[in-house]
Amino acid sequence: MAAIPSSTTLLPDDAAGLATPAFSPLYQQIKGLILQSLQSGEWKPGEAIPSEMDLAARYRVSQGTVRKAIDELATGNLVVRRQGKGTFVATHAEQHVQFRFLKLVPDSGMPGSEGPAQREIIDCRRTRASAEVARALALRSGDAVLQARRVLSFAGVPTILEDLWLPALPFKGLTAERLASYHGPMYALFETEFNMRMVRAEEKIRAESATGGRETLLKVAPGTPLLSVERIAYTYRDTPMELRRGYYRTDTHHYHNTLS
Amino acid sequence: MAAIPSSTTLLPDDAAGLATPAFSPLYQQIKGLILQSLQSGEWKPGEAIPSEMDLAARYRVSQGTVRKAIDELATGNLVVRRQGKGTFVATHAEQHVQFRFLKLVPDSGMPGSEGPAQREIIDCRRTRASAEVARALALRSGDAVLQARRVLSFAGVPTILEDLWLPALPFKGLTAERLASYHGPMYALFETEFNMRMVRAEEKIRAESATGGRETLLKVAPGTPLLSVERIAYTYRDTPMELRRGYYRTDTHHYHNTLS
DNA sequence: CAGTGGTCTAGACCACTGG
DNA sequence: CAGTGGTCTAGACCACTGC
Repeated sequence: MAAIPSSTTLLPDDAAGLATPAFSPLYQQIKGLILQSLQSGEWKPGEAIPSEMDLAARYRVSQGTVRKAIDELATGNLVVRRQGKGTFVATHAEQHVQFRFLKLVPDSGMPGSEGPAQREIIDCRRTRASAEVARALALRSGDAVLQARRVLSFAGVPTILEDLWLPALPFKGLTAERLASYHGPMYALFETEFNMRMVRAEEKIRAESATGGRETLLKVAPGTPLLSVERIAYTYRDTPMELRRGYYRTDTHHYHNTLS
Repeated sequence: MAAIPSSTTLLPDDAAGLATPAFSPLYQQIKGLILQSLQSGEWKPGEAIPSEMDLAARYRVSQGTVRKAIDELATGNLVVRRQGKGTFVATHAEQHVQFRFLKLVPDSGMPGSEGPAQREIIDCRRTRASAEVARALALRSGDAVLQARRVLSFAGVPTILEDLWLPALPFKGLTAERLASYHGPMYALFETEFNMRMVRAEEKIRAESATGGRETLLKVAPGTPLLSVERIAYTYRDTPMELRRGYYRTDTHHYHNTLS
């Protein structure tokens, strides 16, 4: 790494050969290398990665440079620092980050204060991607996908109905039984069983009336307003890996968001 | 500043005299001092703050320490760095941050691609805080507040209906005329006229049916599902300064959110 | 006590902006 | 060209964890 002057980049020039400086600081390159190791599974979720000193030696840079690379990974929640202990690969399986991607919280009380969510798998089958699903998951129409539907209940009250689509290839072997028998966050199962980590997601939120059988599953009157939440979740390198359509009851819960 | 050993803190001990270390690193103290200057209006929105070198000299610390303090302020969007030019106090008045706190975007096209929003003030009057408003704004019930109602339209279509409450004291002199005659983001007016900068906000989102006259103002059928967005906006030091209740049509727009 | 992340410094040099 | 933010280094020391 010391052999690479900081004013150059590892990336090839533009195809057109244009003068695109594309200056990439050393710490960004280090970040990329660490990202590669995360992606390849060299360090697994929950495990510690090498110390800053070790990484500095490995890449032949100063501790400060490694530190800045890790800073960015920590900001993106890819990695968690713990003073005196080390830096750990982030995971969805830990207690205090159980609902990292679930922004629906009870109107009174803290997130999770109602006790654990009850998860009920309604359906899970292999099918083919519609044009819409294909676009969301960067597949081709007709490619094999897994489709599932489930209901989440809090304190016995059905609150969330979700349909989700996954590309079949990376999730080969996922069945309704496997899903139903796993008690815990779905993303934690993805990590342990398929080495697939959801790292970032985009959501589009609308208000819709409960129709088409959703009113029955959520046990609300037909026409009740529901929050419609469409999510595309990404793994490393911004690869889309899941499309999810959720319908949230908001009579006792609300979607919470912080702006800054 | 050099006189303050890094292992101590400027804050007084706990009232109980308990051994709460409350170790505060130097750069946090510097951050606090810069924050004070921002709050006092020593540097105004849009202006440049002193260079890192100048601030380092002023506080008698190294450039790196000032840098880390500014890093955090920049992360919180309180300040914007521009390489080669300087560091500037963030503002809601700039083109590319016009809608910093508005997460409603058109289903197709970029945010703002529909041209400027039309703002229509329906009402603005002085009143007294209900228990609920008082709680949100950290006032006492009955304290004087300003209440306003407006409709935002995009491409001529009424899309957002908002009721908002402001503490009367900091916004002394705000009238319906002043609001109506100002074309631009409301938060920009707050900055220039009242030296009040909204820095952070929390939103609670629900799905509700259009009733109570809201269907008329938004020109939708009664019972149409709307997104209900309750926002509390904070200025420096986490002081609540605005309560806002918005009702968003989501037939051609959606609330966009990024999770990470 | 050793090992980890966290802070702070001083100095060198780079990239970008504008006169 | 000078001034700004941005990167990188080497070294010292502090705070926290666990053996």
